[in-house]
Amino acid sequence: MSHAPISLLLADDHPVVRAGLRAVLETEPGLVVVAEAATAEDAVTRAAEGDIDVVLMDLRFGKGMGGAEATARITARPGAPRVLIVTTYDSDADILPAIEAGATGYLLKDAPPEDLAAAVRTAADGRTTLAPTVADRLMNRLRTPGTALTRRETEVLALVAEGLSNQAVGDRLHLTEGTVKSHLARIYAKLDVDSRTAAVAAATGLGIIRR
Amino acid sequence: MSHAPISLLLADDHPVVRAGLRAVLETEPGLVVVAEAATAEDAVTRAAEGDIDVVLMDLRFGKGMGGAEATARITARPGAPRVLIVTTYDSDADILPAIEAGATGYLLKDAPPEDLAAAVRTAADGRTTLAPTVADRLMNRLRTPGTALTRRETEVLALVAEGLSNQAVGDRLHLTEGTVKSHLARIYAKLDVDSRTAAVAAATGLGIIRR
DNA sequence: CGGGACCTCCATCGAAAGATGGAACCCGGA
DNA sequence: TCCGGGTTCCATCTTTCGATGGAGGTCCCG
Repeated sequence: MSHAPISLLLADDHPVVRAGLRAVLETEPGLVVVAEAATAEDAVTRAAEGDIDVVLMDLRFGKGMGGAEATARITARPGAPRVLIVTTYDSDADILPAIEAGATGYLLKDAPPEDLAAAVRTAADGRTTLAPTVADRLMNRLRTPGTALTRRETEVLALVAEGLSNQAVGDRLHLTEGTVKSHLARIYAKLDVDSRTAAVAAATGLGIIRR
Repeated sequence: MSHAPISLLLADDHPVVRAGLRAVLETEPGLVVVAEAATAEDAVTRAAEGDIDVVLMDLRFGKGMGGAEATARITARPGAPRVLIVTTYDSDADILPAIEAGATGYLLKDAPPEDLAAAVRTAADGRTTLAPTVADRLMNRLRTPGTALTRRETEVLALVAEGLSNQAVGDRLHLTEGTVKSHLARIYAKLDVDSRTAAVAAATGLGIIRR
């Protein structure tokens, strides 16, 4: 089954993490790191050049595009490589966009090296590996559909958490203030709270939005 | 000047990061990684056994003791090694306790390898290296002492962050709603914001309140 | 083809929250 | 002793929120 080695692209803005991934993965037979990218933009460019089987993608980069958007751009092309998310963040706000963008797997950086290598092989095969924490979150989301916030609601709440007024949120998302209020009313109902600050506190506790 | 190599202990709960630090530092002449620790407790124990010149310490570990406390325990002993913080977090709430605990330097994980090696040598020498972001924060804190919230103000803001209304905060602290408003008005002025959610966001970012 | 989510927008009304400009008290230090 | 910072309280006025109860639209799926 295993003939040609699996070619990897490491996309992470931390040199130390790239070196660590390289060190961990290159000791594995059949895995070869052929490129690194320090920005999401570079990752998209390099992935488009071909020759990559699996991209290990961080979600947050210091500047510019995020990992989720980069993932979407990479997977949009025909014959695109698989994208395996490797990050430290496990809130809904991070996980859902990444999965929607077409990520093949989602691992946390505290994963042991064996799991990492196994996940890379699974990803190269087109199958999914999820970190236990991530899997838990997704299961909870399926079990309690009433509580789950929709994509738009999460987006609104994230901006509210940054201290924006309804009007300001509307401007940012190109909505009327009334629409923002509608979303918030539904959010309050789902989270069983009755004010924006309470909603932010509840959502933070549930990991729906990131700290 | 440089005779014996500098012995290093890597304390980080991420295997990938430990591997990355090792890879980056061992290519440097005169630096030798002699031990690793995956928990803060282990780091304290290993540091006490001697033979370590510099500990590279992460601040947050999945479980148990944090990096700041571990730093305090390590530096408390006579003839203790230097502790260089290497982490991804740069909020006041992370920085200040670490420095108070006796850390010799504070770097962020996105630092280039050269800076890292240079900081290790500086630390071994007993001198301080601070990441630019960290230095900025400390300078700002010294320049604007008016920004500091009083004990009462912090208390009020913490309850607001939990989602309580002004009236509810007043009840909790045995104050009238008017008094709570007074405190909040002063808090807004100090943080340069104009709403409760913005104040919570700002204070969270500055590490004034926890979560 | 229908539901059924989801997203968008509307209007009105009462309730909080925020702005403003005070005032009084206590306490510790110059 | 007086001063300043912190804490508590007050009243008024404006703005923003939140509650309520719709309504029309898209899109996907059975």
